Order: sequence, then structure tokens, then C-alpha cells
Amino acid sequence: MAKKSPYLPKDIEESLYSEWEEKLVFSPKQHSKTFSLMIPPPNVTGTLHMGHGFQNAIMDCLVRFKKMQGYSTLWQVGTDHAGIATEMVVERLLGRDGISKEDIGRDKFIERVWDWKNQSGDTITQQLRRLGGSLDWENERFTCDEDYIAAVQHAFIDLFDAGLIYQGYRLVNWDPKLQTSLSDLEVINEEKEGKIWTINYSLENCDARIPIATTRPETLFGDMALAVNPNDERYSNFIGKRAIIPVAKRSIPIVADTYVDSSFGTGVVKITPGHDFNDYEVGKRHGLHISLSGEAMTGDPSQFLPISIMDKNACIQGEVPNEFKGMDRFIAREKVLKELISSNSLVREEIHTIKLPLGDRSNEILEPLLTKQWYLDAKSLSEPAIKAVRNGEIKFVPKNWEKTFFQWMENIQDWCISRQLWWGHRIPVWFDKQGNAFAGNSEENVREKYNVQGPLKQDEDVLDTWFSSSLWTFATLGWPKKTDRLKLFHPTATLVTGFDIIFFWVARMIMMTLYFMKEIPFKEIFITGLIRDENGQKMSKSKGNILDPIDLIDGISLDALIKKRTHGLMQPQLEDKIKAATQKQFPNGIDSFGTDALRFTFYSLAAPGRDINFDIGRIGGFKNFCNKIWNAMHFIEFQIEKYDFKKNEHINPFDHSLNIWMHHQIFESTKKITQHIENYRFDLASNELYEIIWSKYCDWYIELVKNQLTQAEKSEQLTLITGLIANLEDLLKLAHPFMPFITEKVFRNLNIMQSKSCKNFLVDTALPQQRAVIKKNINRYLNDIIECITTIRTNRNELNLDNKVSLILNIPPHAPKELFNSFNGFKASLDRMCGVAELSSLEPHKVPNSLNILIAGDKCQLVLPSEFKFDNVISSLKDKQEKIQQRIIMLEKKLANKDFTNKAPREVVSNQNAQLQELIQEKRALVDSIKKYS
RNA sequence: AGACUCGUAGCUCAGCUGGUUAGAGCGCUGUCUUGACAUGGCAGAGGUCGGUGGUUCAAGUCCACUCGGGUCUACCA
Repeated sequence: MAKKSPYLPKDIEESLYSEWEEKLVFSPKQHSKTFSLMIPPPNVTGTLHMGHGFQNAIMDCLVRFKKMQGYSTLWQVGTDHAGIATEMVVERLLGRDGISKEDIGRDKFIERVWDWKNQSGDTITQQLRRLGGSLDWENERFTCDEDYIAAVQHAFIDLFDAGLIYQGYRLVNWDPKLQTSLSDLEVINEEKEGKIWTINYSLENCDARIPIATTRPETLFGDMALAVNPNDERYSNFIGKRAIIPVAKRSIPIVADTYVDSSFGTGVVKITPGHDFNDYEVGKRHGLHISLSGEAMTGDPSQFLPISIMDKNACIQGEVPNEFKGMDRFIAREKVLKELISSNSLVREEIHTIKLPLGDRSNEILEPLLTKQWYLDAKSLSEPAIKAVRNGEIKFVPKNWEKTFFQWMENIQDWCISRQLWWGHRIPVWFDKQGNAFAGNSEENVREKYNVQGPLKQDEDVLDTWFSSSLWTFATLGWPKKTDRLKLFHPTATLVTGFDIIFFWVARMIMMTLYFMKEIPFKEIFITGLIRDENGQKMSKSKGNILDPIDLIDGISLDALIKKRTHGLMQPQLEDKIKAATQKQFPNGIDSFGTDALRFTFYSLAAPGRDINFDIGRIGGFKNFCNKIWNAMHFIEFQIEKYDFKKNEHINPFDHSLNIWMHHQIFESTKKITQHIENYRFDLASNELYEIIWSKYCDWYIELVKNQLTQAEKSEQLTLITGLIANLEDLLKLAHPFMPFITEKVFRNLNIMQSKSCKNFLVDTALPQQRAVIKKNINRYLNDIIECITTIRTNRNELNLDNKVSLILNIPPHAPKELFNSFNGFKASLDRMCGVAELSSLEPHKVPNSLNILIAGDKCQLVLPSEFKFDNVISSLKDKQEKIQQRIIMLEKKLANKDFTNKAPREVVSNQNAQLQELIQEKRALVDSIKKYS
């Protein structure tokens, strides 16, 4: 027999995808029953990571499954312009040539970004194709497309006109490295060991000194008050008096505010409203301001005017001693401390854990800084969003994320939407000479709309990237135009995303969509877990534990992997460690597993609400699963050749019990898998698929058919082969949403083997349908056969029986003979343990000089010859009897308990009773056997 | 400080509203090269379900407390 081609995913995957894409298999057909899904747009700067792999595998499974259920599906694809990330990438590129963005100016810089985007921006979309995603490439979108820009402007102007967007001068999180403001969400608070200092402030016109505690002595130049708790008796005398700031030598008021915790530090806090968010609030309450004479004063909240002593580089500036001007904040800290010591004002220095606010992109220590920024009134938008989730219009899966969502939404702060960057959506606001702001989509538009004369100047800032992505579900479909796509596919069905962007993106999409569309963006939100490494560690560059999905698909050598993991490290000293760990974990690099195996691994691990520790050990097993399918195909090919099989429309595979049985199993599995997918239980769905294909189709059905084929008539042979093919085709359809490549390829090959032309792509076919009604008892008979065979095998192994036994099988009187024929062949050829099979419908035989052991109830008995050595058989039987006995005692006790029999449901009780009877019978048979040979 | 989440076989994980003798894959042990597949077949050994207490006829599952890991939000200078 000719050797058949091995399973090589590389050979099939890429070419199949190109074909799907060329033939527009994934473009939605327009009809009323729709199912739509929006891809969370990956950053255009990005490369595929395991999280993408995971989420896109899930989305693709959903989309393909729905398509095969008859929906017109749309999976919208696109990328995000990723303001800061992209700007950083291009700045870095320019930096290599020693050019800064300021050198070339705004327009040229943006040109360079577009150049870069056109050259490298499709890396991630190419990688998405490798995952087999059924994305609608015809309508790919980018959040800086012309149409998208129009949508963003439209949204901004609308919100501006409604008074929901406003400009404010207040504290923001300032990134001194990137020179831009950030929203609260972009701040990462990192706990670190730092210091806290106690400093004496002297009282004005008095010798007394008042000690304060601070972690930021350098900001004392910005102090505008001291504060104590109103109930703190230690300091009640000082309230209303004034203190002198050391070093700065300025006088400030002492105020009472409940914000101060008397039990912490000294119970006195310096209030620096220009450099601390809490102090800002305190300052506002007390109306802190600088009087015309230059003195810090209290007043009413409307008078509040904080002072700032730092510039945008976080260097000291403003009303400070000359020697501090222009000094970096941390150098200034040292200098302030030195002066405090020399003026004898520093009381003590202690170790103290502090939380450092870091920028999520730059990793730089952020500075609260007073600036003018644009804000979106999130509070007004949040209410309908909260309501939509509260009343179940939008559902989180798993549900517990709703709590997280509510917690944040109910305490939502206004969203700082302006960024001091060049790349992005420029804020569509023009200012006249007096500083009045007008929103419009162009200068002309503004002039016309508001009838303004004189010079106008556009705002320099751009919008936070998340502002544009918050419009994603409808802006991609053509909004604000009333397009067909918008009508057909909005609201979308499901959003699949990670919990890390619930606030950044999910919450904001809900708010914006409800505001603009007056409908929800999606009905369900499936929150996936995070993909971690095998030890549960987050995958990160600095840990050197990143796995690239593409490397799992294609494989990678150890050297290349090490190079990849150590290239461009922020901390080069980690290189050796990463190298060693990588060498240890992947001494031979990583094998090529193919997309289907990778995807299947994701499904099998996708238990909801749980992070995934990605264990490389599991993916190999699923490649073997693909191989198993591949070889099932070869098996059929061999049968076709061997039996000279020709496709014949008149052969009905469901004339044969074995085929019907398998068909029925597949139909049952289809129902289960459908249910699992509805519940987002991809783990259970993939288990079921593995089970039906490997255990049921390959291990039982093929083996039974194989044996039947050898003894069947020609027509039965053809029927069986037709069934093999039909059932495998059904399984391929069922598996297609999970493993699109191998299923499509095998499906085609099956057609080629039968000299049939292949008309359909699998995704355009329907899921397995019930085509034959199962006869009543077939399942039972097959289960009996399976039980018998299993028991025989177990006994053979346990009792070390070899080939010395015969078998008696009690065939039910009306059972289809063909089933039991295959059993006969099965037993003889596969297990080779029974010398001669004795099929019988008689009462249990009494064979002279032999031992009959009843197995599988009374369905079958083993006949052991008398020359057999029984010692170990008997001891094994005794062990078995002991176990049964214990179980019997337990059940009897349980059933004797009146509370149990009265209170437990009837079927539980009868179930236990039936079990007990069965065990008693089994025990009796065992005792007989043992007695006979002892 | 508040919230969430996890702890089940050597490893990675299932176990839905409490109800048979707690399951899977990998790994391990034994056995088998027989015309789909050794990337395989068959069989087997591994768990008192983190701990304590409670509710119940019945607890891996519910409750309380507790130990240990992870995450998020807010933050005391």
C-alpha cells in the first residue's frame, strides 16, 4: 500500500486563506437574519500577541458557527491609529537620524506617520490572516480614515454643542517625557519604597513650630496653606493663624479640613493645590488664592486659584528662589532637603512606601500639573449606560464583571480627552482673538456657522485615541451617514474583549453609542481571561517570556527565539537571565504546530472568567488531534482504493445500523456544541468535539466498520464506505468553526477521492442535520457491545489472559445481526484474545473444566480453560469482590436511612436501589466463580 | 481601604441551579508494530477537592471564619 502524505499544516493553511479571501467568502450576504461582530481594533503599530490570538480564535469560531447556522455574518475588521504609541514609534525612527519631530514641524511629521503606516501598518492585519479569521477585508477600516475622521468630528461637534465637552484649567496627569496630558486610566500606580520627611514650619509672629509630614518636599514652593483636622485638639489653637514656609519664606494660612487624618504622620498637611490632586480639592474648598499683595489667603471656592511651580518638563519655575529656577524636580528635592537641614527645619526622615504614578506608555513618573484641557462630561453620559447594563439589555459574560463596571461607572470622573500630540484627530475647535471657542468641521464651516470675522486659530491638541475608538461599532458602518450596513448590522451581537479595557473602551463605547445611536452597541460582552505564561506570569518583554502565536504556528529555532526575546530590551542586564530561561524551556526551539492546533488549544483553555496559563505541552496534543483527523481521511482513501468504491447517489448510508449509530452520535454532539457556544463555553465545546472525533468516530466507529467490511457483501461494503464518508463530512462541518484549515482541506480531499467536484466552502454549508431517525435499540446494543469489549479488555489485562479464553455473548433476540457481526470481527482481529468466539443466545454455558465469569452484567461471559493458572485470577477476583462489598454496605446503609428515602427525590433513591441490585448480582457471580476454583 | 478571582491527580484545567464510585489532556507504568495514524492502539496507577467549623438525608459544590496566590479600583500627605 502506498504511503500517504503526512499532515503538514504549512502546506495547507496559507494557500487556503488566500483562496477564501480572493473569493470573498467572508463578505456578508445581505439578508435580514444577521450576526455581526466588531474586532477590537488592534493598534496599527502592533504585532500579534497571544491575547489577540485567543480573542480572535473565539470571534472566528462564533462568526463561522453563526454563518453555518444560516446567518448573514459580518466580522468587521480594522485598526486603531493609536495616538501615543504611533507617535512614539515614528519619533524613534526619526531619532535614529538625529531628527526630532519639532525639527520637521507638524505637517511633515504627520506625513511621515502616514508613510510609516503605509509601509508597516499591515503587519498586524497580515498576522490576523494567519489565524484564519473570517474577517470582512473588503470593508477594512482605520480610525484615521477620511470617513472615520468625519465621524469623529461630527461626534465632537455634537457633544460640544450640547455642552457636554468643555475646556477647563485644572490639574491633570502630565507626562513630562511625552509632553502630554493623560487620562486617569493611563496612569499606573506603582508601589515603591520611598521616604517621608517631617518638616517644621514656624508660626508667624510666634516662636512655636508646627511639624508637617510630606513625601514631596520640593513642592513646598507651591504651598498655599497648612491643614489640620478640625477635631484635632493638638492643633486647634493654630487654626486661623499663619505659618511660614521654610526655604521659601512665604506666609500661608492654617486651615481646618476633615481631609486630614490626625492619626497619620504629624496630623498636619501642607496644602499644595497645584501639585497634588487631594490638595487641589482642599484648596478649592477653602478658596485658596494669592492676594494682590502676594499673600496666600483663604476665601470662597470661586476665588480658588492654585499656583504652579513647575513647567512642562517638571522643572521648578515661577515664584521660587532664583537658584531653584529651571532645576529638575528630583534635584530640587535634594537641594530643598539640604537647606532644610541647614535651617534646622528637618525633623526626621523615614522609610515609607509610596505610590508612584507612572505613564502606561512612557513609564515616566507623572506630575500633577495645572493645564488647560478639554473634558467630556462623563457623568451625564454614564447614566443611560448604567441603566442598559442594569436592566439586562447588555449582558456581561461572565456576569461578575458587571460589578466592576458599575463600580467604575458610578464614580466616573470627567474624561480628559485632549492630548498634546500631533498624530490623531485634531480637535475641531477654532478660537477667535478673544479666546471664544467655536466647534466645526473646518474653518470655513465655523465662520459660516457662527458668522465670525477676523483671524481664527485651530486648537493645537488632538483627541485621546479612545475617543475615536469609542465610536467603533457605528462609525465603522458608515455613521453619521444612514447606510445599509448600519441598518443591517447595528447593534452588533457580541463584543469579545479583555477586562483590561472595560473602562478604556467598553464602557465608553456603551456611553457614546447610546448617546449617538440611541441604541446599545452590542447585546453581550464576552470578557476573556488574560493569557499568561505557564507559571501564571504576565507575558512581558522584560520578563522575556513572550510567546508569539506566529512562532507556535510556524515553529522557531532556539537561536531565533532567544534573539527575539532579548532584542531591544529596556534593561540589557536581563539578557543572560532570559537567555538561560529560554534555553531551559525550549532546548530545541518550538515545533511548528499550525493554526488549527493553536486555535484548538485556545478553545480548550477558554473557561470563562479565568486567566489562562498557556502550557506549551497542550498544543502538541492538539496537533496530534489534527493528525488523527488527517489519518481518518487516509483510512477512507485506503478503503476507497481497496474496495474500488465509486460514488453512487443511490447508496443510502443510513441503511446500515453502524452508520446510523455514528450519525446519531454526531447529531447529539452538534446539539451539545451549539449549546456550549451559546454559553461561550468553548472549552466544553472543544472537549465534545475531541471526544466525538477521536473516541467515537476513530476508536469505535472506524474499528467496528473496519471489521465488518472484511466479512460483508459488496453492497454492504459500499454502504459502509458511504457512511464513513458522510459521517466524516458531518464531523468536518461541525469542527470547521474551530479548525477551519484542516477541515476544509480534508473535505476537499474526500471529494477528490470520490471524483466529485467541490462546490462549496465549508463555511457556506450548514451544520450537521439529522438525516436519519435512529432505530430504538441501536444505541443500546452498541453500548452493550462497547461495554462488553471494554470489559473483556480490562479482564484480559488485569488477569493476564492472553489468547486462552473463549467468549460467550448473549445476543438479544431481535438485535440487528450486522451489529453483532462486527463485534465478532472486532474481537477476533483487534483484540486477538479469544481463541474462538462462541456467539450464543442460550443461557450461560457450562463448559467442562472451565471457569465462566460473567461480565458486563449478564451480557457476556468469559470462559477460561481449566489448565489456566488461577491463583492470580482468584486473588484478583477477591479484590474485586471486596470492593463491591464495601460499596454494597454503603448503599444499604444509605437506603436504610429513613431521612434519605423520605427526603431525597424519588429518582435518586430508585437509582441507588437499582445500583445496589446490580452490585449484589455481580457479587453473587463473583462468589460462584471463586468457589468453583478454590 | 473596598471589590473581584483562584486554590481539585506530578503538571495544565473541567466539574452548571448540592444527588451515582470526582473527570479530561499531558506526564507516568504495563502491553501491542495488526494494511489510517507509534503524532498510534489497549489497559493501568495517581486526588480524604487549601484548612476549620456550620447548614443539609446528602457538600468539591451553599454559609462563616481562616491560610495561601493573583487582579482591579480608590488612596494618607
